Amino acid sequence: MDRDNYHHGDLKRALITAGIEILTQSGVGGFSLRKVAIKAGVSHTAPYAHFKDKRALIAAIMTEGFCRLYDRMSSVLAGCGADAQKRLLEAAWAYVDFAVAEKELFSILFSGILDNEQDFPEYNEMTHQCYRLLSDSVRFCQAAKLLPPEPIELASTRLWSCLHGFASLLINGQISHLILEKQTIRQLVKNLIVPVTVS
Amino acid sequence: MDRDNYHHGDLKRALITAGIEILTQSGVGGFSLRKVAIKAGVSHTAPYAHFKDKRALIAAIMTEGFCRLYDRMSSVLAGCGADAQKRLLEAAWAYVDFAVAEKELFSILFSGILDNEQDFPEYNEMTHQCYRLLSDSVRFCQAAKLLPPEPIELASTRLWSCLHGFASLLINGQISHLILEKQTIRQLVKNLIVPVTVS
DNA sequence: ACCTTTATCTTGACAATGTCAAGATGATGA
DNA sequence: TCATCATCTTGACATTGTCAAGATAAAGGT
Repeated sequence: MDRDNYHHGDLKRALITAGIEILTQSGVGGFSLRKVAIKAGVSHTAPYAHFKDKRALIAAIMTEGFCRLYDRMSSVLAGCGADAQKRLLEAAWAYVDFAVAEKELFSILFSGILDNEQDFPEYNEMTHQCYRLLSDSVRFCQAAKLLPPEPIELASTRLWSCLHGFASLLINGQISHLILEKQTIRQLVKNLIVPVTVS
Repeated sequence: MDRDNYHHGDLKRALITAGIEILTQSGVGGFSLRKVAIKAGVSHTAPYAHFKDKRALIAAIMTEGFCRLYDRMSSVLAGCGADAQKRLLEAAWAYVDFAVAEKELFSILFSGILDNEQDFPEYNEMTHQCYRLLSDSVRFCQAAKLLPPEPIELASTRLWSCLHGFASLLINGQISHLILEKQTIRQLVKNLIVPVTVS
């Protein structure tokens, strides 16, 4: 206990960021509640004042992860103008780029560590916002007659599936036989999106 | 120790199947080396005679998982005749159907638990065989002029990404807003494949 | 100002787990 | 037959998630 104050100030947030740091450094395997607590400078049971259990902390970290993904995508979209095709491509690229840049964090988001995620409403809310960002881009393309007027959920699911699958395989090293420079990946994403969007 | 023989016979395989059983019953969270050992009827350190550590057992389980996926897909393909389009659709359907039917096992395969999977050559071999099954179907479609003669890796990666992403989102409950009956899913898969293959 | 309440944090404990070390068991082959 | 070696067991240890009990301090009413 080398802290000046007995109380921390904003331990909840400190635990989330400490957790993310540990994840990005040591990967999923090196993650433990106690290490997170130590990194945040508190005792090993301090987190229980803010999180019901380890699952709750992981849920918070995942929520933060989806939040960052959302921010990245929406900020890219904000600088995109009204070109529907471009908006779709840039959103897709932002998704994959985020997965590569924040590999460990992204891995967590879809690792299945957190089963029964419906227990955490904020988490659900955040994932739905991310989905809505993609589906809005699709809707926009449909409105611009760039996509046929099929049910929006169909086209959106198709897009998200492609994107997510590509990102997953990429960070899992399962398509490492392809050259993995940034420009190459961007080209792949374009190649991935086009047939989905102009079918 | 209620076993008749001191030696087990084929403990290695017994551990793999016991591990898979535990996974399908209790999920990833309920999985532990000791439980697997107990389920196989041996002491908690017996597995170390056959696997270097927990990671090695998980690698073996994942290899077995990919093996079953391969078997499922190739047996479906065997009863498909020479219709290239049908072969592609059925292979894709087999992939997704496997993911849903063996949810927990499939989850493991892409959960990222096993980092540095390149340490396990048999595992790598098996994943490549699965990939080859898909890419062969694509190649067959190209030969039948159902697909344009683009580089095979491009088209294959696109297909695999869609498939894998769809399956991942499905078992993660991230597209649960869509009705998830078998027929619905099959329709979704078809919808998913068509634009990828006839672009 | 004082006391009570409540949120926050610590110390200490326990069971479960992964892993190592040392020894027991029995199959294999010289 | 006996030595060797793979296989399996018992026992131990550090790490981990979690609970219980208590310490600390901030907030608020009197």
